[in-house]
Amino acid sequence: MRPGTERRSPVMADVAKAAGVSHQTVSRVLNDHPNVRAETRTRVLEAIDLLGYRRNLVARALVTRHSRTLGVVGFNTTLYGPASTVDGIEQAARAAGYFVSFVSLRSIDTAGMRDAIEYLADQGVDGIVVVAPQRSAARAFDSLPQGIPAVAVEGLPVGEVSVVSVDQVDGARLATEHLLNLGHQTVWHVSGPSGWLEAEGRIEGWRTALETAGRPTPEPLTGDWSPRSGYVAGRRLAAMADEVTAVFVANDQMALGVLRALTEQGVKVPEQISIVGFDDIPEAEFFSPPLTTIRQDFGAVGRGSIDVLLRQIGTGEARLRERLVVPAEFVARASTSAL
Amino acid sequence: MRPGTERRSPVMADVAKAAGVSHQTVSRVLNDHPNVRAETRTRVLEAIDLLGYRRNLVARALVTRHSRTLGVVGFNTTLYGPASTVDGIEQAARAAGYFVSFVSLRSIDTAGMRDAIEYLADQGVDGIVVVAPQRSAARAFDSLPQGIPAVAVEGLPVGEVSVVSVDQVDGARLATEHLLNLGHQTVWHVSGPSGWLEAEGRIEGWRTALETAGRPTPEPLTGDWSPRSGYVAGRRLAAMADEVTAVFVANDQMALGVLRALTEQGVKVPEQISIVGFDDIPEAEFFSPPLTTIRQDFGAVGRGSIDVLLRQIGTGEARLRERLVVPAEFVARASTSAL
DNA sequence: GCGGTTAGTGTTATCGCTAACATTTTCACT
DNA sequence: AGTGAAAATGTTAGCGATAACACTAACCGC
Repeated sequence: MRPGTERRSPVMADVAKAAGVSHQTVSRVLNDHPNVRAETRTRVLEAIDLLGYRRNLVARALVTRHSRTLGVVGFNTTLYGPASTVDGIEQAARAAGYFVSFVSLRSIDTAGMRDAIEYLADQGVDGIVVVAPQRSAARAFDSLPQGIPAVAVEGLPVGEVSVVSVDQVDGARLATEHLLNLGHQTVWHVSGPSGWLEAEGRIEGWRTALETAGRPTPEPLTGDWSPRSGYVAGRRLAAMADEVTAVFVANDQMALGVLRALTEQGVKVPEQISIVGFDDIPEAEFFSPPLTTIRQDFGAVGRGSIDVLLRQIGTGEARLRERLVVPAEFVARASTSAL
Repeated sequence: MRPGTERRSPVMADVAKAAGVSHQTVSRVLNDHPNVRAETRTRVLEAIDLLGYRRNLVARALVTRHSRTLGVVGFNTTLYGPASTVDGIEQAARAAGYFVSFVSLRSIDTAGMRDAIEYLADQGVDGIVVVAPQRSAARAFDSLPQGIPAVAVEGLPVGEVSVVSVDQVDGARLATEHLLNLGHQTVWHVSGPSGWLEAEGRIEGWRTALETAGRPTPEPLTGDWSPRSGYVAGRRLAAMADEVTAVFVANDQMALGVLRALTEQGVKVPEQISIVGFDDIPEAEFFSPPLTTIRQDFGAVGRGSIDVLLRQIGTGEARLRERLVVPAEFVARASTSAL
C-alpha cells in the first residue's frame, strides 16, 4: 500500500495535536477526570468529533488490566432454556456496561470446559459465567487460572465458586403436589438425562413430595430433554394407561413428545392422564391441550449471575461462594384434571 | 498488598529468563517461527510449562492489530431460528480459530444497530456478522467504521455488504406448490411481521407460486412469529373453514398456534385444512398432527457466513459483496393431505 | 510578599507483546 | 582454513493507551 493510500484511524496523539494539548489531557477528558478546565474539555471534544476519533480499547485494556468484557460458557444454546439464560446474562451484562464474549460447547466434559475457560481467560475477560448444568462440568472450575472471578449458573454448589440457579427441587415439588392435590394416587416421572443437575433436582423434588405424602414412588423413565425421547417415554406410559393417571415430565419439550404419543394411542389428556411439564416455553400454552407447567425466570437468573459476578469483580474477591436461588412458579393450564 | 503476597502471572520475559533465551525467541516458539533450533524450542516449551505461562492476547492484539475475535450482532436470540443461526456462526468461527464477541439487540432500529456495531469495532474485532433480518437494519451498515469486514445474515442484498441467507422465496414456493399439487384450489398464508425480510421472501414465494399456477391470491393474515399470533390467525381461519382448505404458515411456532385454534374449533387437520410450516423446529415432528414444513439449514448458514467473512479478512477487501444462498428443504409429515 | 496548597497541564515510564533490524553461530563449499 | 550464505538468536523500537510524577500558574492566609 502506498503511503497516504490508506489513512489509519486517528489516535490519541492526533486528537491532542488538533486540540493543542497533550495526549494525557485527551485521556483525562475521555475518562472524566475532574481536573480539566471546561474550555479545554470542549476543545478536546471538538477535536475528537472532527477527527472521528474512537479510543483503542485494546491498548486501554493492556494498561488498565481489565477489559470490561465478561466471558460466558454455554452449552446446547439452541434449546429454549439455555438460550434464554444466555440471553438474560447478555442483557444484564450489557446493562452494566460490559461486553460479552461467548463460547458454546458441543459436549460437556471437563477438558472441553477447561479449554473454554482458558480460552476466555487468555482473552483477558474480567470474569466468567459458566452455564453448565452438568455434574461433570463442576470440576472444570478447579483449574480456573489464578483467581478470575467466576460464577456457575445451574451448577453444583460445591467448591470455591458462586452459584445462581432456579429452585428445581421446589419446582418439582409444586408440580407433584399439584397432581396429588387433584386426587391422583401417585405421580410418574419422565426425567432428564443423568448427570444433569436440573434433572437430578427435579427427581429429588418429585420423590420428596411423594414420600412426604406417603405415596409409592414409581421408577422414573429417563429422557434426554428432546421431544423424541418424550415420545418414546409416552409410548411406554400409554401401554400402562390403566395404572398411570398423572405424569410429571422434566421439561416441556419432552412433555410435547409424551402428549403426542398418548394422543396417538388414543389416551385422553387430561381425562385419562394428567401431564405437568417444566420450563414454560412459549409454545406450551398452545399444545393440545395447553400444558400445565413450571415456569423458570431466566431473566432473573441472568441478572442475578451478573450481579454476583460484578460484586466479586468489585471487591476483588475472586471466590465469594455466594448462593442465589430463583424461585420457580406454577402455571396452571389444561393438561391436568382431578381424577 | 505486600510484595510477594500476590504473585502476578508470568510474562514472556520470565519464560525467557527461565529458558536462558531472549523473549523474542520465546515469541518465535509461540508463533511457530521456522528459525528456532529444536533443542531451544523444547527448552522454551519446558519453561512455559513449568511457569504455567499463558501469553497475553491483549498485548498481542495491540501490536498485531488483529484480535482473532469476530463480532456477532443478533436479535431475538431466544427463538429457535436466530438461536440456531448464532450457534452455527459460533461453531464455525471457533472451528476457524476465532473467538466470538456477542451483542444481542432488544429491538432493531438503525441507531441501536449502529451502536452495537461500533461497540464491537471499538473492541477490536476483526470482522462482524450481523444477523438482522429486518429491513430497517440494512442502513446500519452505511456507518460501518472504516472498512471493517462485515457480512449480513438474512439481510438485504443491497449496498456494500456481503449477504448469506436461506432461499426463503424458494422455500415458500416449495410449500405452496406442495399444497397445490395435493389438489387445493388455492393456499392461504399466515405471514411474519412486515419489515422482516424473511416474512417478505416467504410472501413473495407463496404469491409467485399461486400466480404461476393461475390461482387466486387471498389476502395474507399477518402474525409476529409467536404461537399466540398464530392462534389469533387460526381463529379467523376456522371461521372461514368452508372456503379455506390449505394454509402456508410462515413459521412453525405460528403453525402451532394455528393448529391449536383449529383443534379448539373442531376443524380437523389435515382432513379439512392442510397446514405447512417453516423452520422445522425440533418440536414440529411431535405436533398433533406432525407438521409438514420447510427446513432451514442453520448450520450451513453459519458456516457460510464465516467463510465469506474470513475470505474478506484474508484478502483485505472489506466489502466483497458476495451472495451466498442456502437452499431450503421440504419435509413431508402428516399435517397435509389431498383435498 | 512569601510559603503552601490546589487546580490544570505536560513528561516520562510502562503494560506485554511482535516487527524490524543487528548480530552471532553454523555449515557447506572452495 | 577461509569465505559467504543461511540459520539461529539477540536488541531495540514501537503498538496506543493510562499511571505516576513533575511542573506551572493561581490563589490563600498571615
